[in-house]
Amino acid sequence: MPTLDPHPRQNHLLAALPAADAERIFPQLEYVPMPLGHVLYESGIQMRHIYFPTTSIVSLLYVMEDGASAEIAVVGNEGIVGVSLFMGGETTPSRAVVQSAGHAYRWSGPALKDEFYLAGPMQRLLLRYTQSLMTQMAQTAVCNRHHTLDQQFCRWLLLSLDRLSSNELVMTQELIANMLGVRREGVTEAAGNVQRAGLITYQRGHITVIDRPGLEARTCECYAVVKKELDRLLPYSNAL
Amino acid sequence: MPTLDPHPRQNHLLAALPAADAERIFPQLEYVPMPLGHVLYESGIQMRHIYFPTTSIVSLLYVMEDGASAEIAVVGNEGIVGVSLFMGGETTPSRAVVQSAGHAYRWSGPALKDEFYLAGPMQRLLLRYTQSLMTQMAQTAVCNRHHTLDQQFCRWLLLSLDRLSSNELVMTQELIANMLGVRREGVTEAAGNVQRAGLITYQRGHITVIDRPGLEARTCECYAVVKKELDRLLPYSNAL
DNA sequence: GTCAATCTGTCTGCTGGCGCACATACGGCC
DNA sequence: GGCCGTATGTGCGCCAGCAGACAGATTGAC
Repeated sequence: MPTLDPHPRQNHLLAALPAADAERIFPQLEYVPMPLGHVLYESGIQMRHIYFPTTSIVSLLYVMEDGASAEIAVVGNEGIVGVSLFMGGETTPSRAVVQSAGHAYRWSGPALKDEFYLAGPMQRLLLRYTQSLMTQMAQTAVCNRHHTLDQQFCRWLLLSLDRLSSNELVMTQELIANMLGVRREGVTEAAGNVQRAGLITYQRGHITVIDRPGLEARTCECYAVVKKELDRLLPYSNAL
Repeated sequence: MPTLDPHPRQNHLLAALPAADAERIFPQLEYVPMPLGHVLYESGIQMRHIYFPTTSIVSLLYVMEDGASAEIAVVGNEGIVGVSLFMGGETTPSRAVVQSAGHAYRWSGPALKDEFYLAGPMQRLLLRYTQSLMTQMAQTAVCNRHHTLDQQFCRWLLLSLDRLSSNELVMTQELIANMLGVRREGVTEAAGNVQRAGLITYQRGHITVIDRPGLEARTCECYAVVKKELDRLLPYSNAL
């Protein structure tokens, strides 16, 4: 973690707020732990809060009738969980699960909506982030259609890595398989390939990235598209 | 077509506007033809207008570096093309192509934004539609991951059908393959299967649906999820 | 009516990922 | 230090969809 003291500005959207807005909004936020596996909201169930992750990562998953699942998007300190609160739907047909433990700031739905209708900088940030989230979803669809498991594994790794401030990730192959919507054995093979190529080391749920550029070269264009679009929509300069 | 005279209310979002708002907005709209194959906007290029299809269908496609493509979502008279104009990004990394010829109303970007910031019924409709579009994208990702070409073909057919007021679709297998991001031969086989099952007849670019419930039974859950979510977010009662 | 372009059907490998069944290896706990 | 649960590696047959080549069929233009 870059800072030990928790602060809302560890989330990039909150960090981008002008001082006047921050002064109004920050006191309304509640700092909460995000334990691994915690379900923030369930398909079709109304959510009460919107979450601004700081050190945690959250996966948006769709779980099918037969129990199989697929990740739709991943959210970390660059974004928010719960866009449907201000988009007007209140619920979505997906599930949000903490994929990497940490913390987040949460904001109650009604307070968020009041702020949203002020049509100030916060609204602008929320909508822009939502657009970047759409790009991520779209690219996930494309990637699922056209790219190999090896490429998708690298893309997933990079997306997760970008949302942490470390080059290590705690995650079993079983869980990665759930996210990607593939078999655990498939992940074993992909991870083995990438490890043999010297890009990562994998040890019982601990992935350490050795050669990040190597990973970027090995993945498909989807990673770059998503990252570039996020940077374009929400340039992050004023980090804490 | 249910009505011969073109009218903005043939688009479901415009139809849902209260009279006062309609009076203000409708005069700003321009009725335009949407010829087959017309590109409304290209990846990364700023769009000038937002489109409200009435009798046309538009596909949102992502085109990869190697030229392969995949459909991300499909938009007809239930929605709009160009959400990034009010979401703030101005562009998206995808392409919008007319998949079924017809007409649409278009609205200039600046005028749209003025209306958006009034935070009235139009804003509410636009945001809710955007959320339903996100659901469609997410479900496309899931479907691409888990379901067979047969199922996806049926899903695609039903989604397109819902956006027309006819049980016939003009579309070659080659084009469908582009949309789904699969080989043309794959579509031939899927279409053959569905035809042999007596659900459609296919003749040189003309698909006629015979047994709609049969199609619904043959497709995956993805179709129902998308449709249900659209109905929930934007119940369409006051049709023209 | 003829011809050419376009659209559709089919065949032959081939490969990536699935499903299932095991064989390990690590690592914390008593 | 041994044990057990959890995590990982690997083998096999199988199948959906790919790649490419080609044969028929329909349509529209002349």
